[in-house]
Amino acid sequence: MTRLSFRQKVHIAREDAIVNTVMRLLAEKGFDQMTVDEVAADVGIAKASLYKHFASKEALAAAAMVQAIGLALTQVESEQAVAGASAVDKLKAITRWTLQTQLAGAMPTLPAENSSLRNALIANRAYMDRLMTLSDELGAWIVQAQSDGAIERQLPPEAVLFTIYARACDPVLGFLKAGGRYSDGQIVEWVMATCFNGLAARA
Amino acid sequence: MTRLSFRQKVHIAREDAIVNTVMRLLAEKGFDQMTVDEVAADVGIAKASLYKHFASKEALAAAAMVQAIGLALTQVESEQAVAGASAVDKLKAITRWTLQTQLAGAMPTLPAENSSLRNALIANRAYMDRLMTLSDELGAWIVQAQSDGAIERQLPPEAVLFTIYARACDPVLGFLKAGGRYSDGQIVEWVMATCFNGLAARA
DNA sequence: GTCTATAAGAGGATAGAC
DNA sequence: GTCTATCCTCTTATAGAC
Repeated sequence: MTRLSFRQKVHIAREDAIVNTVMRLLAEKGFDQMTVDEVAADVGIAKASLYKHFASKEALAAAAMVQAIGLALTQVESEQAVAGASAVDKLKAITRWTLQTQLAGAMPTLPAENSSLRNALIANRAYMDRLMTLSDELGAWIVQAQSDGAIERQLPPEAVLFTIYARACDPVLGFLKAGGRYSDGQIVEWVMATCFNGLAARA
Repeated sequence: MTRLSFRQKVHIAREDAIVNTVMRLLAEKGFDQMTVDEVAADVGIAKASLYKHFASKEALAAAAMVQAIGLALTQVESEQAVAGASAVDKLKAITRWTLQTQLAGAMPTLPAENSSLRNALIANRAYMDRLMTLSDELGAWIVQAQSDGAIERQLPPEAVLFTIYARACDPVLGFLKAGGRYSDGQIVEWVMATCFNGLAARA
């Protein structure tokens, strides 16, 4: 760990502020509807200054997505540390965290097939590396949980992985919240139940 | 049924062609990334002519969404007609149809909270009317299936409804298809299984 | 690195002839 | 109703002074 000058610290702090703003705006409006002007205004600097930190709108969003995956990885680490938790317990915990984060408006939307972000992200080494790290960690839990008989063995592990990833952009949360009749906690538990137990009644 | 002049028939046929193109492009790229120029080029008429038929890009998309719900309603009717099908059978059938349609690239993406389409659609009487009709029909099936003990009774019917609606934009289909290793039919069955049976193994 | 000002271009919508 | 040509706004990105 090299020592940083005061100037460098300020620089990093500013970039963190930018990335956090972008993460929130991405969650709120999505990539297409988020404008660079808006980001600059929110951070409180001129747009041209933003472009000194990040080369393009895509780079801005990629940095936010890298940060988002970083948060997920931190969450994974903290669940690894829980003693006595089974693999499926950990999968449920990370899924619940994902739902809570999305409901709190802090989860930048995953890039769908058609997203303009998608190509930029696929070309981004840092993003892809972290995404693969995350997938490997979750993949190990999934295989373990299937071997435990806790997760359906018929499903290919990647189908399970994608299903959990998809919770990050599940519109059901927003639909239920829009009704205004249920607490966030209640909504999360219902979506957790449909995800792991399914819509059909268990015998 | 009033008789239509040849001219009127041509007019309607053209609007149908436009709506079908928009439905496909909406499914492919989403509202923001679909351009009016593109729609016009695809239909084979000038952009200005397009605006003689529809007042705005939003109106264009709304017409496509109305059409999409119309297709779903047609599907619902045809399932109503199946003798001996239980309520949950019908729910599964409409869900499977939704997944197949999305996988075939013919399902315009549902408007998320943040979509620019959302406000236009909420203000669109035809769309809201049809959406409510569809919701009523599916809602009746859901209540029946819960009373049959086939769908989990703990879940509020609207949570079940939204979960089924959300299959229209489930990214898991695209993720699995992108891998290229599975047939469409296989993918649909896995998503059906996770939707109705959940990720957890059934005892 | 920050700012103001502006270039460059995409895309929604319209004018006006036919 | 269809076309060509154009308008105009919004947005990304950069020039150039400090």
